[in-house]
Amino acid sequence: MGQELLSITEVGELTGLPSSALRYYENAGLIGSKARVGGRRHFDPSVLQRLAVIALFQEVGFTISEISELMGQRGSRKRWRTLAEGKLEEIDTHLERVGAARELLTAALDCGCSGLESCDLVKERRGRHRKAVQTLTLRMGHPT
Amino acid sequence: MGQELLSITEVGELTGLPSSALRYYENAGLIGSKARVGGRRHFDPSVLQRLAVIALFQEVGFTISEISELMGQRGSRKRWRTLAEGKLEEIDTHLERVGAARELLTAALDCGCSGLESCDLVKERRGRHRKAVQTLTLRMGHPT
DNA sequence: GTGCCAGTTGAAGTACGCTTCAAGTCAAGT
DNA sequence: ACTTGACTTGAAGCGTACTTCAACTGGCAC
Repeated sequence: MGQELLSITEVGELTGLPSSALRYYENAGLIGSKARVGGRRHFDPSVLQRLAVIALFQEVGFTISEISELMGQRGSRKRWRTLAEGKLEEIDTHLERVGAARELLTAALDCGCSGLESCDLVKERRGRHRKAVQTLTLRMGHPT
Repeated sequence: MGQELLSITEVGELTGLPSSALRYYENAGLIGSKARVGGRRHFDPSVLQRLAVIALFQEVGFTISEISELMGQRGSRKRWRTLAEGKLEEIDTHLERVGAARELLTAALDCGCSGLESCDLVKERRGRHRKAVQTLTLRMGHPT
């Protein structure tokens, strides 16, 4: 065991991320910078897990700097907890809304109408999947 | 009944969207443009539902042009179905991944560690919530 | 020691989704 | 007639997340 370190290209190949993105992440403080050999980056394999988590949080809609706050080394235990709890709430709200979007889409597909606009929004006001849309409209009035 | 039309400011107030965004949406073909009075836009109230749906799809991660495709008037029944079905799959994948992010966060919060990086990624390799991270890493190799 | 190639840097460029700005218009109030 | 105020337009600007580019470097092959 010892220096099973990865070059930036290897990390790129293993994660699907272009090296430019990896350099960008390093600059943003998301992944580790140390361990240069002849000026070149050599990554610890653990960066793969870290990048997987980063990708996940990005998909949830967190910005790079939010992820940096959440995963960064510069943070007290308390700060991290507060942040994470906040994020958890955001995720739950997000999940609800994505669920609503899903319902809307499935309802529209089930009803066989010729498109969302002719189905849920303007034309169809009598029955069917009207409920879903109502819910959505209500929710817009109560922003996060 | 008749002209219960809304000004751009009214639509803005009702939806929480700035009028600049509404103009932008109109330009992008997402909402109706007609019905000008003295050069000014007058919106049918149905635009509120439409905007709610737009907001929803945006949150799911669809771009303006994707939403335009999905909700636009320029589309055959078949095209709309294909698109919607594709989107549905995307939503399901997304829901899975967001769920994974949620699990990761709750696991990390439960374990009481001082941050994600000291918990899931590098340091903690023996038990706990390692499973979640493994799953994530695997998924990275199989992009959408 | 000369190339070559993978990698490095900082700076500029890109796409998306708006926002901001300058300049103008329209209808109503005084 | 003149001001006010809500609205219009096109164009430029902005933040995020990268990508692309030009110029350079460090180690290995020959």
